[in-house]
This record gives sequence, C-alpha cells and structure tokens, in this order.
Amino acid sequence: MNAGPRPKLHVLTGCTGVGKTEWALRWAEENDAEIVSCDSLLVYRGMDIGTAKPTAAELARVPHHLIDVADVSERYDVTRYTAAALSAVRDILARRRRVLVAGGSGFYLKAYFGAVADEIESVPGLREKIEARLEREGVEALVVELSRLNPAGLGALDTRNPRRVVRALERCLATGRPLVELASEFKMRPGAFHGYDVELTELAREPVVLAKRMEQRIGVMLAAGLVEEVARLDRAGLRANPSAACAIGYRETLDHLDGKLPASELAAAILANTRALARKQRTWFRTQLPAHRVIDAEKFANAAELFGPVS
RNA sequence: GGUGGGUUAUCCAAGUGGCUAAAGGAUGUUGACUGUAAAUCAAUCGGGCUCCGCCCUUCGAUGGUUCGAAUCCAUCACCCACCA
Repeated sequence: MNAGPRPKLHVLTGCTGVGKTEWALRWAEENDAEIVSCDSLLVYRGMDIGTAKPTAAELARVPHHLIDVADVSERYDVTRYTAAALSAVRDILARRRRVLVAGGSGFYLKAYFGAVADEIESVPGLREKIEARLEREGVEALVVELSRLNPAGLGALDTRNPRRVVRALERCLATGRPLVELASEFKMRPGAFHGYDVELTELAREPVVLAKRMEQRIGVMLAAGLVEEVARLDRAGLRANPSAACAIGYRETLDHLDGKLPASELAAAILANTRALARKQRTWFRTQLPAHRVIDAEKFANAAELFGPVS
C-alpha cells in the first residue's frame, strides 16, 4: 500500500456549549484547514437556532462539510455520516488542505477511532416486523426468540434495552448467524479512518461556568425565534424523524406547541435536558474515546495550543 | 372573625397506628453502548459505617395518647378555598 506517513486528522470535541465553534474556526483559519462537522443534528437543514449551528457569517469564514446535508424528515445515521465524512476528508486532503473535525456527537466521533457499525444489509421490512412484534409481545418475547437462535449465549447484549434487542434480532435473522460470532467478527473490523493518524482534543469548562453559558445561550435561542423555527419544521415533517424531533430544544418546544408545557417553563426544561446531555457527553468522551488531551477553554487564548505543534 | 382543605425527603406526589428511611414520578449522580445516539437502557438516589448487615436523623413546630405515630389528640405557625 502507500508507504508515506499516514495523513493527519485533527479532531476537536467538547460537550454542548463549551465553545467549540469559535475555536475551531480560529484554528482552521490559522492552519489552512477545512472543517468537517461531527454533529448528528447539524446535518439537518433548517435546524439552526436550537442546534446553535454556526451562522452564515461563521460558515463563510472556513469551508464546512456535513452541515445542512439532509432534510428534517429524512433519516440520518452513523453509517451515512461515516461514509460522507470519509469522502469529505479525502477531498480536503486531495486539495492539500488540513482537516479539522469538530463536534460533540459521541457515537459519530467514535467512527474516527474504530468500527462503529457493521455492514449487514438490512432485509426490507424485517425491522418493521420485529418492531411490530416488540409492540405486541414485549422485549421478553424477542429475547426468548434470540436465545433460541443463539444456543451459545447472547454475549454482552443488554436484554432490557428494546432498541438493542431489536437490532440484535435483526442481525441474526438477516444473516442466520449467532450473535457472539457476529460480535467477535465486528471486533476485528478496522474503522473507516484506520489509515489516518487522528489527534483528539477535548475542550472543557467547569460545570458551573458551563451551566451559566447554557442558560444564556437558551435565552438567546428563544429570543432568536426558536419557537417559530420549531413550528416551521413541524410543518415540514419534523415529527416524522424521531432523532430530529427528540433533539433538545426541539422536543420541549414541540411539547410547548402541543400545549403540554407552558411558555414559562420552556427555558428551564431545555436547560435541564442540556445539562443532562453535557454530562452524558463527558462520560462518553472519557469512556468511549481514546485517551486524549483535555483543555480548559477558560485557561488558554491561542488556537495553536489546541493540538500539538503542526508540522 | 367563621367553616373546610392543606403543610411528607432536592421538587411533584402516595401513604390515616406496627411489615416505613417512607410507593410513584421528575431532577441529580454513576455507568452501558455495532447503523434513531441531543437516542435507548441500567444502577443509585436522607446521613454515616467494619455496607448482603448495623447505627443515626427525618414526614410544618411543640406537647400529649400508645408497647409502638408520618399516621390519633391539643396548641401554635404558614398556605388555599368558601362564608362574613
């Protein structure tokens, strides 16, 4: 294969509201880089205010990828993301520019460090059939079925998590092979970016400081017309897409539009869920991503310090 | 001023004499994670310990009845409703 040094990828992450956007822009400007977003919701057109998507002015400062590439009613997932990101990365490098991956979607981020989904073709209609059965008979029935198909055991499957059980059964039925076998095979899979040298930095802030920033940001979002944005997206089919409709800021606003949440409680509800998200992100970064440098955003002032010296 | 209703742990809210540190929910905390991932799921959630058990402090306040009270009685405080 090619003998030269592996191409380098810089990845900047951090939980929601730490201030990734501005630092990413600065670093990209100083290092002749383009930004590949790593965010499961910025991919959707029209989800702007509630996702704190970079503004038009910010997007104009540096070329961005993987933002506004799907309709809210359209389904997006890690597999799609990974393929699109890989091709964006190749294009950027072919242009002899650097790549800065920026974003806080943990699962998507993991794609840069290893395999994140297998390539088992989904059989048309199978998933729906399993989900219908889940609805009728409950998870237990699916677990029984799975156990029947897997005399060697279910491995590390979380049998109480309906979503996982459905996927596991889907994989078994689609391939006719046992879970443990599929799992060990999966472990062997190289990630989509295995040929790259990936450097990861996490931007962090004290929880108290972060909470204050979140609160301010939510106020700004509401003033900027979050409710109107959500109402507009609702008409465009937002609810048909569970992942977009469940986005923080959006789900609470939908509840509000449905009369289930008074306007006076909207900001507080969004804040609580945002904090919960940040906590989950921290856990993910710590436990699911490789050891990496963590930088306190309050304590440095130079984008060059984000990563090791760029050669 | 009168009558009735209420005051339970971070919040909401069950519980009307022992099986109650006290149901349930939310929040919080910790964690899991192969294609919905800002999702889904789990554990924990008064305090302390030598932590499959033990000790301490809780159910507005004080005092009482009882072998035993968040649960019964009295007084006080605050809140709500209706009547003056």
